[in-house]
Amino acid sequence: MKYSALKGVHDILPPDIYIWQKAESTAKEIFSAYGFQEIRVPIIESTDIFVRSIGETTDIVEKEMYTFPDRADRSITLRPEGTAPVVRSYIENHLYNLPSPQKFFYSGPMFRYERPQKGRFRQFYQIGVEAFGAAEPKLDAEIISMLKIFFERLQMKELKFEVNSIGCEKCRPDYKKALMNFFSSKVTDLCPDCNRRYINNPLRILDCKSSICTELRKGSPKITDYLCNECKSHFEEFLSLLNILHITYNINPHMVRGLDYYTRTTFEITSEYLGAQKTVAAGGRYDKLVEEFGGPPTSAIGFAIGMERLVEIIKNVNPGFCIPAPKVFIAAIGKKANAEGLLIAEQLRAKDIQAELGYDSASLKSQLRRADKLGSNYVFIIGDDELKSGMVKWKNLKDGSQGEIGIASISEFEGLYR
RNA sequence: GUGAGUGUAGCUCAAUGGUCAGAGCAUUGGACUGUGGCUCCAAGGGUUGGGGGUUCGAGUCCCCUCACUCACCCCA
Repeated sequence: MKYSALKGVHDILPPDIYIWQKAESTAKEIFSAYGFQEIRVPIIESTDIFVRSIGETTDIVEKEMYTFPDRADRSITLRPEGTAPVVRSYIENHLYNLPSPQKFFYSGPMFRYERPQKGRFRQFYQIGVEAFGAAEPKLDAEIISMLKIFFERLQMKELKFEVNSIGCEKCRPDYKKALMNFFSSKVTDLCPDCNRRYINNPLRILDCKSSICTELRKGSPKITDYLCNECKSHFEEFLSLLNILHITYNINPHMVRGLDYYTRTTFEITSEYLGAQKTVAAGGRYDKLVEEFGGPPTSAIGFAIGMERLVEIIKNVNPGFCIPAPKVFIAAIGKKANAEGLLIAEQLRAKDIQAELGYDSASLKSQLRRADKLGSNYVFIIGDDELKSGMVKWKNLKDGSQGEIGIASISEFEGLYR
């Protein structure tokens, strides 16, 4: 094989592509019903946009970005996530002058230079939403509900909703201090990774998978006990609204987000159908980011759905999901009949009926075989006899019934409209 | 970046170091001249990932390399 796709990138082919299209159209429908409007932002941005928002010491920025100099030696980065470009756009286009809240959704490829594994790729697709200018927990709950309805519409099952609050710049330092205090006597027993985390980001010790650390963190202080009054009432209101909306969730005080900009509400939706990378959607509030980017103080919240992971789940819970089949297959024998068949197909297609033709003067047998494999509902058969009589034979491939219909009235054939 | 596993036909997989590397599925054709699915028959399809070594003999053993997969890390 001379050429192959680069590591961690992939082609999306039929039949999978139909799942993608369905997921994308469903997202557009449902998010629109919630007042989210589509926004399209560039795939390349100035590198510092991501460094500022995601955080200088995060793995994404330190070792996973596709960063390169352009011809004028500016540092350019292929977007590793969608929030930063949308925030940049929100500020640059003065969208904060429009009535609040402003709600957007986006979809498209993201790029991270990682070792690929199940559910993780170097080019991967996300559908995400961002809402600016509403601090109320009502919006947080609404967004979770929207996600739930989106997943239900795609007939997805057995998803776990996990929520947490990671506080704000007022209360999180206190919690961090308490946490470091708790672990200070045990640092040397923690796994090597957690020794590093203790210095860089002690919150990360909370979701370490090592059995040693799982044991050692028993009885560790919970973030939810350290929230300031404002964060606490925000979280409680959020939870009570989830209850009112009949959303089943799990409070996971160990859930931490990997990007620096999150505040208060965070959430993750996971599925057992995925591998180790089991998060299919995640997000949270980022009430300080717009201001840090040079915009006016603006609360915001958003999430992103991992498309490859979403599609993987759908394939597991619902194999054979919405694969379209031609309504009618036209089998023609002979040159004149083939021309007539082409005309008939064009008439039907003009009425948005999917019509497929046989090619390469294949035998009637092989044309029928192909019609069957494509899953066609009906076959029209045209040969010399039919041309002479002006009547075309039709056959229902699902039940085997047959009949005749005049060539002129084919587009009124009732089987095509069932 | 680290670790483990796997590379044989389009796909899923066989083949004790020993004949010409096989099977199922898929594809194409035939049985059935103009009627699909089921059945039967046949055909096409391979640099055994690549390179080197050991051996009378390597798909099989050794080394190097590449690719893929899974996991760690991290994240959607």
